[in-house]
Amino acid sequence: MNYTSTINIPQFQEDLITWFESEQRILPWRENQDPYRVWVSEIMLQQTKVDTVIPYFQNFMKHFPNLEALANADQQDVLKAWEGLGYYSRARNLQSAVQEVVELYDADVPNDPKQLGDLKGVGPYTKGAILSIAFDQPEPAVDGNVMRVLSRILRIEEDIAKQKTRNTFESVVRELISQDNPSAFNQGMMELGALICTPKSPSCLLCPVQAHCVAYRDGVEQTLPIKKKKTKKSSHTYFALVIQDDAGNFIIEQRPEQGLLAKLWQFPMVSTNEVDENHLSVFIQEKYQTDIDTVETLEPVKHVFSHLTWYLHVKMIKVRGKISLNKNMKLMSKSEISKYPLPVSHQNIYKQL
DNA sequence: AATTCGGGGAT
DNA sequence: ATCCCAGAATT
Repeated sequence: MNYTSTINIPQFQEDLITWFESEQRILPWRENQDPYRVWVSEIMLQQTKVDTVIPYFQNFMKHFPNLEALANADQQDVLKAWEGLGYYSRARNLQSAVQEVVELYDADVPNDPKQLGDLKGVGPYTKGAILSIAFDQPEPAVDGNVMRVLSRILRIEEDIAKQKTRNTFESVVRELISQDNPSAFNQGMMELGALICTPKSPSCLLCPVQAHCVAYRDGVEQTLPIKKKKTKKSSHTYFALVIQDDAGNFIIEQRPEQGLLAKLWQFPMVSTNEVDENHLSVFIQEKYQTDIDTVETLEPVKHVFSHLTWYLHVKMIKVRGKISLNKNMKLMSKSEISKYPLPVSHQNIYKQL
């Protein structure tokens, strides 16, 4: 199937790029072509809206203005700068990859597709985005916007939820992309998806490439892209334990190195599958080898992740005397806690103190 | 190929 | 409530 056989490619490129040059948003990572800034922005923008990223990007650049600064930073400080942005493996992989660039490539972000794609956290999209935006190479950068826009323009009715479908769009982009200005072409496709060719009720009357759009011609733009629905998410219920000793300090524990919210810190949690409300006091006495003074119920916290939901029953427990702590736990004051990266759900617990 | 990884804003 | 966002890594 040759999707691009009927489109006037030079005219399409000109219409798209002209629109992008005049209508693009002013964004901090568009100030220059610094590959490091482009890289950081692309990682932050994965599955994350522009408006959410802007303040994080500004703060991140203030703390880690270049490759060396990020390479030499404390990982906990990097996670703290990422706090609230989600998908925290992005931050750990980015720092790890930056350290690799400093060591292997003398602190120059490689412009070779193979070397770039081998870096941690740099997948097919991010590789193409860096190559085109920072290095002006005509490589495809296929994200959700591009698949939506092109599925409409070319009326491509494949399931964009399938990983393989991205290959279809990559080969289409290789045929369409401007050799003269691949950066504006790729960014223009994404900008168009964000501003005009939106998921619901696209602004076709304002679209600079409406004349090229098969879906608009056929009146089926609302039915595209095709995307299979995902499965329902599971729910998990925990007690979140705000344990305060007689000196006023709280127990905070670090989550494991892998998995959900890896290496972030939280108030101790115990699944309601392991202990019920009636035995909670005994459980705490045994686990922390301490005497309980008072138990108070705080406001429950519900937190929705992309693939599961947490229901947290928050208990404020005041204890007396010495506390037995595991290796991954610390006793710290309220102000000390704010220096550690916490998941948003536990920030909401913290706010209640 | 399917699942795991966060969080927020739009609808 | 549901969708989806400048996706990648893991299983």
